[in-house]
Amino acid sequence: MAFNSCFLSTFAADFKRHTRMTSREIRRQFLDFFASKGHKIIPSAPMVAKGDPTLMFINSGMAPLKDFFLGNQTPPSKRVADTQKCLRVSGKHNDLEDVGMDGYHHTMFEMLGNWSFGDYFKKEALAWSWELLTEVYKIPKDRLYVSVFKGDEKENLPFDQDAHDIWKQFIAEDRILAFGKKENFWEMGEQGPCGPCSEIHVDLRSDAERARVDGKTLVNADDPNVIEVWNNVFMQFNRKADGSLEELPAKSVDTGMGFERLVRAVQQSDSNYDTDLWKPLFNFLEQFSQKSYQGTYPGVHENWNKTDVAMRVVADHLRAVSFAIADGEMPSNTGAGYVIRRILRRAVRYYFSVLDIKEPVLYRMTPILAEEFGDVFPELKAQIHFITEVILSEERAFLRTLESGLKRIEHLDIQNNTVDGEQAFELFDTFGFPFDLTQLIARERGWSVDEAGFQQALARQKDRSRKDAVRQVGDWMVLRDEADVAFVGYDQLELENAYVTKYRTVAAKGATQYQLVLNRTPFYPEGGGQVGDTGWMYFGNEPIRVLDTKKENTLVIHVVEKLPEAIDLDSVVCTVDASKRRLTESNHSATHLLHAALRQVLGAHVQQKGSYLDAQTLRFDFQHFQKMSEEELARVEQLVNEKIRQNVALEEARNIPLDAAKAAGATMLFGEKYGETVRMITFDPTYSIELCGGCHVPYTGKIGFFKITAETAVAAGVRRIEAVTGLGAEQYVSTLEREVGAIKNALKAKDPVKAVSDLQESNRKLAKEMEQLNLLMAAQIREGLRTQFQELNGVHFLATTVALSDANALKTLVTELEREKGNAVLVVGSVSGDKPSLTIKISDELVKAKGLNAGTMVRELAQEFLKGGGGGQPGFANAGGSDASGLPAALEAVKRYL
RNA sequence: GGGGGAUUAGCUCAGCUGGUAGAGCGCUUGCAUGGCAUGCAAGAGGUCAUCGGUUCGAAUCCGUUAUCCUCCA
Repeated sequence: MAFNSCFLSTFAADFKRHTRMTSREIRRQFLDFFASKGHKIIPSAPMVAKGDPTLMFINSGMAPLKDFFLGNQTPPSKRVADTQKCLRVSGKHNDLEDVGMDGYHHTMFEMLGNWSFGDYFKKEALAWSWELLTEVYKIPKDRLYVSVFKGDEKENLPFDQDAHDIWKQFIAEDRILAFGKKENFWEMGEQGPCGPCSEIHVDLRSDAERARVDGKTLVNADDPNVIEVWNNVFMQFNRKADGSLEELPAKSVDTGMGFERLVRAVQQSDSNYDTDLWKPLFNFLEQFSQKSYQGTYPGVHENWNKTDVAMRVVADHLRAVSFAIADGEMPSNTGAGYVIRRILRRAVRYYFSVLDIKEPVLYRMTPILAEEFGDVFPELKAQIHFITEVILSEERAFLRTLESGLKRIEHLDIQNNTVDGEQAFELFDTFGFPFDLTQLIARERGWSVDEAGFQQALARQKDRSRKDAVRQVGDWMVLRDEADVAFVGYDQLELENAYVTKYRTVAAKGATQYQLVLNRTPFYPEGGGQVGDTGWMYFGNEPIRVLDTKKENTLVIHVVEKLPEAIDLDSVVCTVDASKRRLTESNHSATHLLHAALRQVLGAHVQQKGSYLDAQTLRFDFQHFQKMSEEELARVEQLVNEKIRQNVALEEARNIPLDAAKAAGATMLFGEKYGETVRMITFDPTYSIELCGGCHVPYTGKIGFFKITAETAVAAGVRRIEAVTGLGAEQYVSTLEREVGAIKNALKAKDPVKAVSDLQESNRKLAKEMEQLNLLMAAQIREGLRTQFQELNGVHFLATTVALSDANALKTLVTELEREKGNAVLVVGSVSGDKPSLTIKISDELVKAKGLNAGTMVRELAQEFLKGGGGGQPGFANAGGSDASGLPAALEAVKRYL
């Protein structure tokens, strides 16, 4: 971090100014430019990765297009361009802790990209990128450098002469730099398509600084002002399992350009954050916090300002969180949702402690974002109320956590003015109180915090979790190299001549799982909320149980109990567990009817937020802001059952263009990635049209009967309905009936509700009377005892047994007698069942004056005479035992203490 | 998926190494003031989440289940 700062401030002044393009225009220009070169512009995929177990969030422009490169799917066009929402917070690209500290890290960012799938190659790609940067965006050519792959001897890969020669036509040869595998050779993973790449770097330093140090030496050298803007990857090889490379028959291009950086370069700004993308957010924060944004950075400016870091953190994280929620990822405590929660909380931490804002504020900023991105990413604007609501409730929850953490710090046991690591870790781990806040508060009070101890404890916890998550995924054993898997389960539940294309074993926590992929399968893989099918496969005479069916990208994976012996048989018979599937279908179709009914009864804001369907039950989560009333639930149930009785036929359109489905008015979901063609499920075109890949009943009558069993809240603005259908509903109702019948029977009442409340009432009365009687009895006993006191060594002494078994009554008895007499020692024995108890009361003044202790007395007596034990305070104690015959002796023995 | 923690009055929470349940707010009633803010007094309200164990005795110790919070993966 040794770069000098003073040049930053002068940079904008001496960069030759052009007309300033807004970020909106810059994005537009990119898409228009590639459209004019024959590219199909596709919408951004949701930021949350679905169906890809290796990836939580989309972290690059090409990630959602992986299947096109792998050949698993056909692209909609050979030339494609888009802007893709990306999130980098976990795994290899973990930028979270850097965000805010510098001018170029973001959690969520846009990546512009253009692709060729076996169409154009290096010549066009490089020429176009040069044209766009220099002619459309008018970035001065003398600020640009390009890099090419210099070759690698170990891999036997040559210098990328082609790229070098192409660049020579546009740029001086001394600005073409060569780098090795690390910078200029790109691979998707251990295996698969890969190839050399060529990057374009831009030098954004001031003229003075540029004159002083040659920009060429700063390329790929971590200078914050000499940065890569565009990477062109040329996929020309396939990396095989043994590590060797083979030339691909069809060569592809994959490019990626960070949008925020590009805007900075075009708008000639000091950093990504000093652009019109962020201004509105900073303006709001300045106004709200009454602090100003100066644009300083630690390590760059000597007097950098914490406020600046905080505002960048808040603005950046707000974007990430809002888009994630818009794409359907709710903050939660596991998985991807937890990542979102952590980002949001990091923002709260910063505004809470640095901007000194102690109330929710992120939720106030969502409309600014919605306005800014309304045209490119409509999902934000369309769900603005929902997103705002979710963020607000998260903020509130975390502020509450902070508050209770602050309280907890007050009760810390501080030794040597140090908060030990274990304490700090407990605050963090158990109570969610951030470590940096613990440090901050400690500093204010002149304590130090044992950071090493904290880190140790954290490392231990990570270790534990990781150990648990160890999974040994075996390589796919490929029997037949076929990419396509045909799912035939919509039409048939049995299949006779399938064969295994590949298989593998997965070991986790001692258990081994076997996974098979077939060329064709009737087994439905878990997806769209519907559980995976189970059933049997027969390899000749050998039956193999199918435990579950899952999906990984486009692969249908069958989880089986063991590997068959004749695994390469080509006449495998598949049989889906039909009764389970049929019940699941009923639940799935009922869910569609329910969805439509909810929209009719509650309004069009009802958006599906998730569902779960198996053979027993259905669960449907949806956007709605208040608890549903009894009447609303009844109407929804009624509507669904009406549709069932109408016995509506299923209309299934398997491969219709997305646009046609839209035109038909199909219900679409945000955060869902739709292909070019979709499957459309209709039950009455005026009632329910949904895009859906799941399995359905042919006629709604098959569902039989629909019954809602619960309506609850699952998150801010999200409600859940649980329901049963058909057989399940029948069982549910008959169970209820049996229960009510049993209650009626027991009460011998026609109206069990009234009978129960009467019963409760009379029970309360009886309890009251009982208490009164007990008191009365105690009063009488007290009366009798009053005269039995003895004088013993100057104290009022009473030792006796009474016929009270209630411990509470005994307590009041001795307390009141003591208060009347004063200067007294009372010992009362009683028997409850066959168990003795002993209660001792000693006046306070005697406790002090004579050092008497009821607790020790009672314990010793109980041990000696009652085969028991006891204890209490010096003035009042009681004991119990198991030998009632010792009671008189115990009472007699008390005297020895006086 | 793995760890840690919580669950006590309508609400927010105390409750020490086991000895039999408490505060503040709220609620009800009465009194004071012309009314309100308020003050005073009395009172109601608890299977200490659940089931089981240890113990003479469990809100307290141990285990089960449920729900919630939190950290890690």
